[in-house]
Amino acid sequence: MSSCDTCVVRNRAICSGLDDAELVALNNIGRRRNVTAGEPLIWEDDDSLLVANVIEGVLKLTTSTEDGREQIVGVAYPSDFIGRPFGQTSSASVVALTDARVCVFSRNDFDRFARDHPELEHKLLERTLAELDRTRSWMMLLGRKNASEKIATFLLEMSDRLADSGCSAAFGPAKRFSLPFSRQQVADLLGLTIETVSRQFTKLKNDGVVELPSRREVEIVNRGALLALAG
Amino acid sequence: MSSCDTCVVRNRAICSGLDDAELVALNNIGRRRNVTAGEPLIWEDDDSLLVANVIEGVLKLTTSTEDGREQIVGVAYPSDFIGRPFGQTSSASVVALTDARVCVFSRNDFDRFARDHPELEHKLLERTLAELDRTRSWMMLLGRKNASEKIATFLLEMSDRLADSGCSAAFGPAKRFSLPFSRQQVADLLGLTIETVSRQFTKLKNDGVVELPSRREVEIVNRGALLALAG
DNA sequence: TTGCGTTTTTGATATCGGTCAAGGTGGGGG
DNA sequence: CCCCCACCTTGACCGATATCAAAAACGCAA
Repeated sequence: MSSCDTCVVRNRAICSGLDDAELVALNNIGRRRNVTAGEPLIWEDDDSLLVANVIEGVLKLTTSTEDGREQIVGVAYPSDFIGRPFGQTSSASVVALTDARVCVFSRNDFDRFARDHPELEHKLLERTLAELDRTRSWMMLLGRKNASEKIATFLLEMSDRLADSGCSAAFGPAKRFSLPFSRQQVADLLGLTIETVSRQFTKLKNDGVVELPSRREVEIVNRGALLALAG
Repeated sequence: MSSCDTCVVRNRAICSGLDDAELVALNNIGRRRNVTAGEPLIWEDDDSLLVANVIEGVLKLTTSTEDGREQIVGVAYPSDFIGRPFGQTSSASVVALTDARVCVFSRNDFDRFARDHPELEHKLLERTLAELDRTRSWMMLLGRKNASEKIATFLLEMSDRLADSGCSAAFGPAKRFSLPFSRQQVADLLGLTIETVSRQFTKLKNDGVVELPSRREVEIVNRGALLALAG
């Protein structure tokens, strides 16, 4: 096992509570793939390549209307599973936001492995339930929050999910971080236009709530104000 | 086994593909509860009452902001599971839209049962994944569709989910059906106000796309037009 | 460094849907 | 049978956000 694998396993074990031995076994039936920022993950590679495990990087799951409107319906971080096990087709397409490494499985391989490892399937269920919860609270945001509430909620979520090094949650929310999203992608995540996102960022900066050292960098100056705005 | 149980099992077996024997066994460790329309399902009944299986009726899952804005984040139909197995707390509250019968389980009972029946847990995973897919396509609606697209999508989804008798999907979409939602609830589902919902309904009626024989009744006159509007 | 293409910001204006307000409607209980 | 109350519809108006347009900032490569 390379040091890289060790890192992956450790990272996942810490972040997700998944069992080391099973993960190593799972790793062995998958194929590594590198994806560069902006590149889509093609599912129809061979017969049916349906499931993947994120090792490093951030990817977006999106759905689009025919006329080009896009909505980001999920974001996959290291240790997250993406795709749709057990035969059904997934409606979302997957694109890397940063350079990423993933471990991909054919539908058949993954299915068989999961059947043989109920404990893994149980973990997968727990994670899917957690993802469903996150998705539902995002529905609240999309349906009922206004632009400034959306931006504040987004920045708080980012500061919880991202940190300077690896496994953020253990060290509390990040005060300063680098967004994996362009302004347009933030808009697609929040159901806004790029112009509205830009104006809200500018307003938060002018109000002294955040600093924006560069386009992708954010520093939260007044977390209390953000929490109040997020509602 | 009473005729009622038979009905339940048959209904679920047809609709969801769940296995008869396991469902009967599961039924035996749960407690039946009747809920009248408008009544909430209280989770903290005894120690931790966290999971339920809908037998009959329709229920809504909602989240709310402190200032009273509400978003419906899910709708549970017969054979659906609601609640949050395996310890985590669910953020959504559950209220019956129609008179309903559910089968409730304590967290511990359900957890233990699921551990002993990997096949059931597998089914639960499949359903949770399907629910996640539905939820994600609803995010697209909330974030990127306008009022008339939302209403058209909603009516089509209702016609797919509801039919005059039991298990709709097998008989194709319903042309005429009875909404389990008030206008306000439709608004909470679509991220609109009640006034906007009302105006859009009126417009569809005036355009000859639907008939509205009464407040809760809908007849789809021109399904093609609805499909075009839904985008 | 300079130049160019892309992304972001800023400004002006339009519009969709929200808000406020005033009837209308229907169904259940007295 | 009628009344009342909750629910729904309609109208007038307003404001937040989208749209359209242009300038500015950034990043990369020559």
